[in-house]
Amino acid sequence: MKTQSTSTRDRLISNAARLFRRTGYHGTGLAQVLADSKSPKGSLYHHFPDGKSDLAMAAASWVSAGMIRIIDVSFKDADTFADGATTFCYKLAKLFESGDDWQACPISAMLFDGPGNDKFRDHADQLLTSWSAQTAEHGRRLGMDRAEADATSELLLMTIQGAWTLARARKSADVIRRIPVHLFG
Amino acid sequence: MKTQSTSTRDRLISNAARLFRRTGYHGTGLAQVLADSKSPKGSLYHHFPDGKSDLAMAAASWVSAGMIRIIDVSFKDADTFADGATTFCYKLAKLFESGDDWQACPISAMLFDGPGNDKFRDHADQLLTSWSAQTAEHGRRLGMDRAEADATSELLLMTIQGAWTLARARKSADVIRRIPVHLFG
DNA sequence: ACACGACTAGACCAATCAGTCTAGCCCCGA
DNA sequence: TCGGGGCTAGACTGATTGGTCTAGTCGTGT
Repeated sequence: MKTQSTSTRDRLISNAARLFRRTGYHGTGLAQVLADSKSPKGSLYHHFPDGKSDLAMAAASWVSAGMIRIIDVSFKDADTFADGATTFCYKLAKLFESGDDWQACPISAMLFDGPGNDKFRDHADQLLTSWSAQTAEHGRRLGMDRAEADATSELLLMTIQGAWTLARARKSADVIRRIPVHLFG
Repeated sequence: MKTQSTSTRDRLISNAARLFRRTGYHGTGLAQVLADSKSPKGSLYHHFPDGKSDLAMAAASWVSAGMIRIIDVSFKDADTFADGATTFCYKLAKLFESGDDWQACPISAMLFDGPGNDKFRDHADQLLTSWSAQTAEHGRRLGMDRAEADATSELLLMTIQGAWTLARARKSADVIRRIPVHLFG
């Protein structure tokens, strides 16, 4: 009971994620998501009863899961935290360049919703925190104490976040690759 | 010939900047800008013939000028770069908390336009670069060589950029205040 | 063979979007 | 006092928005 249904659902999520990264939440129309996914409107509202916001939440979660995977892969074979962080940044730079357009950070795009919408904000907060927590876990595994792991992970992730924005403005991922040099000398 | 006209123009710019920060470029309707500015549509298209995009460019420049001013004030009486950077971060944290809503970084909000729109992206790039250049100048004045000043300024500003995003997700400016501790120990 | 739920399909809607246009106000120089 | 340009004022338009609704298809369990 799933080959067709999950396929449509997944197509909606991945296309929505891609479009939200490119033009933001408000800048992306459902018509475009539908067209790219080759799905009718009825399917969208079947899989995501709350419509656009529902879809955006799912897209953010989907992107976040991919990011967690990248973190794990980057740190898995690293001997030091700095090594893992360097691999992580290089993978992100590659990811940044992979699209034919210069995308925004997947999560920050979602933060641009109305101020009253705490549902979005809370979700984004939770996802960003999970990235930091996952990175910190690798830090502890590589010999840091909890406080140092938390602080370093937070610094790394916020720097990446900012570098991604700069990279978008400059149309160049160089600034992302330079992060490890900046932070770990 | 300006008391009225510049007043209307300024009201449009400042209100547009505030709304773009809150809900982004696409998420802000001209109707709301007009209502908050208590100006009719005709005035907007008189002062900004190209409409919304024109207004956004002006709003970004206006915000950027304010940011340059904050940088100068923060570093003016500082004995070391770290001192100036600390003051800068504390001022920004205060600014972040000053609104009744949690705003986005002024410039990054503008990056969310269509991928083909290089006019926006180039302008944002130029403004962000001017912040970095201004900060680097203070660094050199405080004894850094050019390379160190450039690198440190870039790191500081990209960290602030990312911290601002995190702060928005968390509804707390603490992470902005923690930057100097992270970077300068 | 039948029915039922999951899903697809797209017509349709009110609201809102950015942008255009004409009318008129108001001030200032002649 | 008249004329004209800078500016205000808002009605209006066509396109697009997110969302609703009904009809119908398809697969499956009975």
